[in-house]
Amino acid sequence: LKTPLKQAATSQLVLTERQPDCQPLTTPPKPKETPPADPWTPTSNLKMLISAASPEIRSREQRRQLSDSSSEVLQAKHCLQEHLLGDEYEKSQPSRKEKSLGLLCHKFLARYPDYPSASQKSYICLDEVTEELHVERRRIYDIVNVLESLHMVSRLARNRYVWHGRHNLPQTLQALKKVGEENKYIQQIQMIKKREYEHEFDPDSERNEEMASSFGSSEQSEMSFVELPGVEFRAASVNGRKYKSLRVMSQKFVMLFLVSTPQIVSLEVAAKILIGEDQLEDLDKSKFKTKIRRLYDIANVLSSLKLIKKVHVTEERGRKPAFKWTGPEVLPNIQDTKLEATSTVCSPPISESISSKEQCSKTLFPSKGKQNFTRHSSLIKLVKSIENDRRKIQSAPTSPVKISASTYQSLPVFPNTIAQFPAIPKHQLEGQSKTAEEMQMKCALSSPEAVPKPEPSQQPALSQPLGVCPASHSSVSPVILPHPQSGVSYAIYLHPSQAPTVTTYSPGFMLQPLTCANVTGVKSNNSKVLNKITTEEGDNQRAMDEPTKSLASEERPNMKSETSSQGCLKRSQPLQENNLIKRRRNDEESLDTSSTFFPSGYLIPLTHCTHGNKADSSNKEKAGVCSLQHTAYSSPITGVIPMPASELKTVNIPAFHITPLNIMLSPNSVAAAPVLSNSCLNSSSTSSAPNPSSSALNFMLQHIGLIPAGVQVPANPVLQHVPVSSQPENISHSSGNTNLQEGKVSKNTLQLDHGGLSGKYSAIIPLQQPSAPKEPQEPQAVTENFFRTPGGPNTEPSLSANSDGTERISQGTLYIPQRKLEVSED
DNA sequence: ATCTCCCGCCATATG
DNA sequence: CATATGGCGGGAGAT
Repeated sequence: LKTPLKQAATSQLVLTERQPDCQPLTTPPKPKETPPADPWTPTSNLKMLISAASPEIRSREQRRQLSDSSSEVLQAKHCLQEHLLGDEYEKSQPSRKEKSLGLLCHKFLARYPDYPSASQKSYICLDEVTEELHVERRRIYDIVNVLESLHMVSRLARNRYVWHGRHNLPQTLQALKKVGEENKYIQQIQMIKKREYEHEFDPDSERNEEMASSFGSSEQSEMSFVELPGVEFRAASVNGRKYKSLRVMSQKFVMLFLVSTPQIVSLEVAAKILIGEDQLEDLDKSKFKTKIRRLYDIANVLSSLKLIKKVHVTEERGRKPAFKWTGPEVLPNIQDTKLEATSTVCSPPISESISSKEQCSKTLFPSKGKQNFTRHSSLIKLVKSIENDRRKIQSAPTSPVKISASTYQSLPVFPNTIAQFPAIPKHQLEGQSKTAEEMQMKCALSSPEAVPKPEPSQQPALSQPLGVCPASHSSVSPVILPHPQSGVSYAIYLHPSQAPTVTTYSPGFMLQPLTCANVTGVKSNNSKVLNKITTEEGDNQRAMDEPTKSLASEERPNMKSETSSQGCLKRSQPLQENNLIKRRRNDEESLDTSSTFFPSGYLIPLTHCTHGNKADSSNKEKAGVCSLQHTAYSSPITGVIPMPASELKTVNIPAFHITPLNIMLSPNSVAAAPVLSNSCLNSSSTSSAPNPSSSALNFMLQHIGLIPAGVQVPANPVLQHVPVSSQPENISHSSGNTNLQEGKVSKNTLQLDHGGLSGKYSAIIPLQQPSAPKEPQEPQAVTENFFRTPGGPNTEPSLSANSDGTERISQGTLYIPQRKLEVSED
């Protein structure tokens, strides 16, 4: 009972407290006083803590504190001891660390239960807190503000807040994620990275200018606050204006995590996005700095909440501070209609005449009317850039812009009022505080699961929250593939077991390296994959991240000479693609089973697939317009769809031959490809409610379509002919045989065997390691091999092709890029 | 030197 | 008007 507490108390509380006490009094802390007596001195706080929390909670809290802040605490402790023992000569200064916001936040949080029961409704009196914690008021505001942004507390009145604990977290995060998606943060991130890359690569090309201008700051610069039904901002006034950054900034910051694929966000990127990001580089030097400072503040409290943790991303340009999301995964918004009704996006009132409530939600995401739409600056800019790109490259019959626009309109609308709040679905409510204490338990165990989501054919045994795609263990994980030419990104949802394969093969990889290179999509793409493969949380672990340069020029004969020229690259692609596609088609038709590639993901034009435009997409699919519209690819199950792993595994997707050297397809060839007209298609599109089988089907279909798209066919990705004969329903759940997982990886060959639809396809992917482990990695940095399986040692792929040696394969071979970018923990 | 980020001035909002 | 809030950025400790 006391042991743990003591620990915590002694280590941090003691230190921190003592100092403040003395300082104000001008009495320099006396070494003698502090050291010995201290163990209990902090008792006051301790008592507070104890009284504040129920025994159960208390112990949990203690435990938790011990475990996660242990390092921190210990460190501090050590410092302290050091100080006390070592430099007696000097008043043991609390050392900056001991005053850190993070520590303070821990103390603050310790005072309240994570999941307060209805009965223990606790209020927070700032005066008390400041006094007890011995901090300046200002600091408390920092903490409270971000807690507020997560709806863990809400303000009642001056000096008064209510503590909600983490009950609202699931909803909040979900809402944030959604908003983040709508904000197109993914694209923005891509943009930034891309720009970044181009910058260093080609500092003064005009291209940069364009890029810069094309990138939209969008409404993000506008203030907006995402609210939850039960937690509206009290004091309309507060809601009213000024709540400028912190709160909002915090939300946006979180959004970035929820939205980005490897859930890692570097401060730099975050800052840029959070700033309007319109101004040119140098102008905001100062602004940028400030932003970073703020982000650190926010990050500190988020860290205390254990929602994120600090990591370092090592890129070619050095080590950058970043944070990784470690909080609960957010459920996919499969049923977000309901959720939508529960969250509100608020923007600062523009004109007094309009009620703030009305303003809420209207501003940020206009739902109706093109005029509104037009106002969406980010979109506009995005569109602009896309068009530009397009024009430059190749004109396409259909402008994705338009499509995205229209689609956009169909996006879920936010309610203008909170009136709908009562409409909160029961299951969602469950996780809420009001409902009760039983839930408390549940929540305590794992927030994500606290909010049960009716899953079609969910398997009871699933231990992981579905739909949540924790980098390390989800069944489906998104990967972003930038569409270099259009500026549109696509997401591929991969199954862990297949991830490596896909990544390797991913067209993005093949092409991107030269254009956006590792900086952009490729980066995240790979990282994602790595993410899963890698262990994490270890001491030497490392999250993974960006692949190094995907394919070095040396590795790719064809491109060799053009490595540095984008233009050339682009131009040359089509040709290669053309050839490829032809071959491919032939192969497909002949159903060559030997050396086929098993694509393992499906593409989703993120631009408009933010989420379920069910009707929209399905209709289009039905109409068979797929060939002309990106939208067609967004299936009902678009987004992160929780799908039992088995489903994915078993889906037998028509294989494509992989010809490493020419994975590129030309728009033309693609277009020429037979449009998918399978019966399957219809069936799948018809059902708006994704059921396992349809999901699988969709998955497959998208996958197919994905290839061309990912390949950067600028124009219209088309569904290709699908050599699938069986019905979706036939998908067998048989196996879960992902070779990777089962360690079936044979030597240098990766075999993918799928019993799906036809059960006759299998893919054998020869693995190869990058020719030379270039770039001496930082000692600390861990370079991981792509195919490194969780359990076993790295596979040492060899170039020698494989078994059935398809010429193609042997000729090219897939390269497994070494990661250049890693994430390391501190 | 760079990364972190504490401190507290001071403009605003609130009551 | 007195306070409560909370931008903001200097500048110093940590690495």
